[in-house]
Amino acid sequence: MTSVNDDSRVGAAHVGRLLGMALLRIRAEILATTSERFPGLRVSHYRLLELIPPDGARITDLAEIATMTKQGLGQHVDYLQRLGYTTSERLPEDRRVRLVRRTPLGDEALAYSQAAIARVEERWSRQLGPDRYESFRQTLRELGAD
Amino acid sequence: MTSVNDDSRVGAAHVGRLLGMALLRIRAEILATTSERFPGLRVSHYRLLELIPPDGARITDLAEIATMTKQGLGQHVDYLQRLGYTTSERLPEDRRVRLVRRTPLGDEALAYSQAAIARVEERWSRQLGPDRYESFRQTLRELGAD
DNA sequence: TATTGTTATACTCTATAACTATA
DNA sequence: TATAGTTATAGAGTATAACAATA
Repeated sequence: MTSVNDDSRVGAAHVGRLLGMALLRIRAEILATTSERFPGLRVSHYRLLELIPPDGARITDLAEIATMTKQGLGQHVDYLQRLGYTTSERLPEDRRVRLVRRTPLGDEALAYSQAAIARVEERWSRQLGPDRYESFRQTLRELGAD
Repeated sequence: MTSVNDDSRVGAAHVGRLLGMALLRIRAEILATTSERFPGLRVSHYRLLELIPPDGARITDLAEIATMTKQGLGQHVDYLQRLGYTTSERLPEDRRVRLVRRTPLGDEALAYSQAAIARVEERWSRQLGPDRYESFRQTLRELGAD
């Protein structure tokens, strides 16, 4: 009775579980290589830092890009701003709007997380060979765009 | 300023985002095809139903298989039991142990979610062709086992 | 003493509803 | 009135700590 289902083996796992395991690895790699240098930043914050263009963006636009509510996104922005990773200012021509920008510290944190992702991509590319890895990425792109 | 980063395009998305998008599709497909028939069951519950072998399992073992704490897993088991998808009984030979089993309703719900996953797999297999799809699955297996 | 499972509590992520300030 | 953003609240998922019952 303490045995597990056959499906719990990696070989028989369904595609949802396989995708989930791969995703967990990336998240773990990001945190492992950033958490000491940028304590308090979590994966969700790196995702938001990635979405901010160099000249800044409005909360409403970021929320749409992130497919989140502006309330939820605003909470992350407040958090990042408190820690010094973003700044924001009201637009003079429309003072309802808050333009959010990364600080230099935010740029640095983003570069770190992108380097972590790049390391995973390089490891996977070495493991599979560049052709198979590029083919894997291409498949993911097609499945995401269907 | 309302433009988005280049990386927000699917084509340039990093592998973490690509994996996340594919995973969201599967989760949405499971819920879309089960929520009417099994209201109250969420994706996390289907995952747990999958892990229970036909002859039952202990909470501690399920927690290990699921890589969750036994507290967290026990909460899901309580929920499923309240809705009639699982039952449990203390073992006579060790009354600390609760043996968790799926009910016939739990079997039915599990079959439904597995059918939903199978439909995604078939759709993806048609979309990519069976060879490319099997190669994609094989790559995911290798990345999950590294 | 060690193990199984529970209770209490908290954190993360995200959502909905109601609101304020500005246009 | 409409829009940008905020405040308040809640639910989903999961974690840690302290505990009770049993071995």
